[in-house]
Amino acid sequence: HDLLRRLHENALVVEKQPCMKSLPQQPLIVKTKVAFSVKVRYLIKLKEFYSLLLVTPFFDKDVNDITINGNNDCSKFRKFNLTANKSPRISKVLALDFTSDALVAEFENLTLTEERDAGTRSNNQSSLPVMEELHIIKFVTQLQWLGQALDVETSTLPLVVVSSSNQTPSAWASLLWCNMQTGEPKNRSLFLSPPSVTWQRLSEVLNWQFLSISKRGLNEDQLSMLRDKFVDQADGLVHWTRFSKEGVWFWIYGILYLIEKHLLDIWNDGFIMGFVSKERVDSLLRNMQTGTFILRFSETVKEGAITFSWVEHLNGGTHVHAVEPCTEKDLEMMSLPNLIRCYNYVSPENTLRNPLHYLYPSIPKEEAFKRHYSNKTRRSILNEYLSRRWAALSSLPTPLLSPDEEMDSPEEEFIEDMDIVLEHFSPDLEKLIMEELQKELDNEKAETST
Amino acid sequence: HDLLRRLHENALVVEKQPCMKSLPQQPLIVKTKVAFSVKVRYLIKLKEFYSLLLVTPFFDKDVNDITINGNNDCSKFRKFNLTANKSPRISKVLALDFTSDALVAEFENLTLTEERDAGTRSNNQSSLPVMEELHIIKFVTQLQWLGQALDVETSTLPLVVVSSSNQTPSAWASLLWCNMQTGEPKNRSLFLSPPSVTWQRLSEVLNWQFLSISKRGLNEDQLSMLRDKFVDQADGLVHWTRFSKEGVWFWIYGILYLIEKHLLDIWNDGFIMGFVSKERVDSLLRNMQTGTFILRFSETVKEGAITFSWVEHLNGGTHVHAVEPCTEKDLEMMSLPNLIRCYNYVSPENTLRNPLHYLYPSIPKEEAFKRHYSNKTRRSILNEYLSRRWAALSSLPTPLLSPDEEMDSPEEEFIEDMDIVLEHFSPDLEKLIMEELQKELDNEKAETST
DNA sequence: ACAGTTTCCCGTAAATGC
DNA sequence: TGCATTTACGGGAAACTG
Repeated sequence: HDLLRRLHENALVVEKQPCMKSLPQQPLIVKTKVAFSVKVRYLIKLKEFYSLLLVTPFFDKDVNDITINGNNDCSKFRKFNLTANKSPRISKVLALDFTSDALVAEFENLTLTEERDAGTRSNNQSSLPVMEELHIIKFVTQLQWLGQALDVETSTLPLVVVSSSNQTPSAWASLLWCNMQTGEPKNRSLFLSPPSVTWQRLSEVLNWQFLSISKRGLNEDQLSMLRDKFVDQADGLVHWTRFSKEGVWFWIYGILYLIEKHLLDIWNDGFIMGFVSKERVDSLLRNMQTGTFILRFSETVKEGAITFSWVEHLNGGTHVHAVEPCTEKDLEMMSLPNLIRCYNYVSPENTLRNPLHYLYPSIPKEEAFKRHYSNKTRRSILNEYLSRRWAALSSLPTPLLSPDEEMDSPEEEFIEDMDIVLEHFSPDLEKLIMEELQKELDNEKAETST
Repeated sequence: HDLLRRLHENALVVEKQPCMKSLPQQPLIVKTKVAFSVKVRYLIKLKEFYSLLLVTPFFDKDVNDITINGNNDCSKFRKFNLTANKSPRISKVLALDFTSDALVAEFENLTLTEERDAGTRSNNQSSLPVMEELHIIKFVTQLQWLGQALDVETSTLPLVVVSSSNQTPSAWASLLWCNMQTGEPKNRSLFLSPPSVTWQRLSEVLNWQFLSISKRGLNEDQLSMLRDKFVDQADGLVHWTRFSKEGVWFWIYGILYLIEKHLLDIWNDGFIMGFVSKERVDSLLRNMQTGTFILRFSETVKEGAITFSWVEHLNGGTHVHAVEPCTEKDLEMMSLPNLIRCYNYVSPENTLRNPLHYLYPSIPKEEAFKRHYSNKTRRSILNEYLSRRWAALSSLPTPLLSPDEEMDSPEEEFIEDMDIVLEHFSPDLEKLIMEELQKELDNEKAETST
């Protein structure tokens, strides 16, 4: 029937669930024992069917109905029971949604609980990690048409069932991968032999990820830096192993999370170059005026962190410094604009100097970040307490004193007086150290390039 | 029977439950839907009864059996079902515990769930807040003796059932109050007309609270400061309203929590004077050498916070400063010893000076706190990042510049350079401000004393 | 509308299973 | 034993309910 086809094609499924780490916007990740809801909507207006159609959800109905490449180990997947309000499966009558003028059934308070073999209590020896198991909820609509009883089936996109929010990044990786497949999207055993994807496809998806949490995607420079992290040199493709197993996705995920939770404004403003190599930052800054700085995501800190590099021209030499990356813990205590504002370099003479002046290429710091400075209400002079604030400080470490020597030195009293400077050194020493540091970095570069 | 009496008197009940905010050590607070366990132990050695005695727990059995002063609205209390491992009530056979050589029954995985009228779904209009409802678990032991069947009953101390951990401090207040009653401790409707207690009794209990979380109780000076907070001037007693409703207990609770979680070592060492008025701190410090400081709990911050005051003699004048209190959030990011170590005063010339030298009366700071300094592993000189640390800073605020003026002043560039100093002022101005401040404080004192 | 009380659920830590 | 996965539950916030 044409009507059937139209019904089928026009069915939409929207899921809603409180999200873990708040990232997935249209979650296809379902957590066991946590309520979620699904709305089925038939877009075509068939008012004559109003309150005559009964919809029933089934979880992983007809497990074996999709078999591709002869692979079907879905039977080894975990089994789940779908319940509504803790009672067994419940059907709903399609109702008319007045705002959209469509037939709608909304299932609320759905929960999944794993069904284990009570006797053996053995988990099915699934060949796949649970985050790579794909599941599907089907909605069967019973239709009486011209005296015939017909079932119309509609199903969700593949979804991943997790039991703890620490599984979310990995589950999300699976769903993205699934989403990048061009063919039939309902192959539940996709990850038994996960196909590779082109960089073109992946870059679109990554861009989409950033756009889904913010108003800004990734530009060409940023994408080209990411390309090197993902693409296999040999065949020019991105492999599932590289994407998920080797952690590159998790690095991106951590950054997405950091942006959404702590950096949204300045990311939207385009003030974070972010995905750019340290080497490129150094060369970009080298010719800029003293105090020019760039914000970039750390590549070494796995869980997502942001750092800033700045250039200084002094004593005839040019130095580019990069500060220890700021993790979520740091940003929780102080926003990045405020951190940049309060960051100071402690001189050997124990005086403070903020080395950050111009956001690359030459935006005055205040201009970029002023509106994000916290207007902490200044305590009145009549307040009984002297106000106190946190500041981020750096000073060059000296390798010449061990911690013990430092503590037990005869100048102990003096050190206490200025003990915020955990290390003390002479200006000449500073230069020496920087030169050594540069030599070491050059050596490392030489080694990695060979 | 003498045996029965002995059995009865020798029964002990020990409860165990994961604690909210980790305070109550021997929790008599039970949270609904969270597992707890109870161990019943008969101290007398009756090996002949081994595995012959069946113990059954009952929650709020015989609600109305204790009625004092004609008051018994326990029937309006919430009703709970006690289950073990989610199944209905389970009995246990008394077993022989080899280590203590006593008869023991341990009930594990017990949970309480509220029993609501399914039809009306109406909460019983209890006359008391739920944190003042006292409940009791009774253990009935079936005993066959000389052909007679006898029941021996043993019960827990009164306990409070909460549904969320934010109810813990209030519940704990009730239990302490209960504990201070001299008479029959099992009056479940105690709080229908809560008796007052003597300061003598309360001070013992407060002392015991500090001893239960640390190795140090409260000394005479500390107790006398607390006395003024609790005791009613009119009758010299402490009233339930003052203790719990007016928040004095919650202030203490927050401090207990702060000590247990963040200050245990230095509290045990006796380095926190803590409960001492700001005025007394000022007068104690006034005659000490510059840099002498005292640690004291904030009286204005409700949730528990610690501050330090120090004395400075300069320009012929004596100043005592107190820093903005450190809350749990501050202590989570840095321990108090480290915070004291990194605390610096920023001069108008933008140089740092740590004003804290001697813990009152004259213990060198290092001597008191050195062993608590965090030995953060120093980053190697070869590390690609410049290390960064947090520091706590203060500088005197100036009331002469509004934030906007400050931002838009022609010296903006200069201010940015030293923008860690949010305010700039002259040394003369500082003196002026301090004098004004002192005047204001004197006025306030004069007002409160009249 | 509101306050007292409970539920919801993330995120960490611990427990469990394989 | 180690790893993969689930459970437990504190704590903050939302939802409930008279």
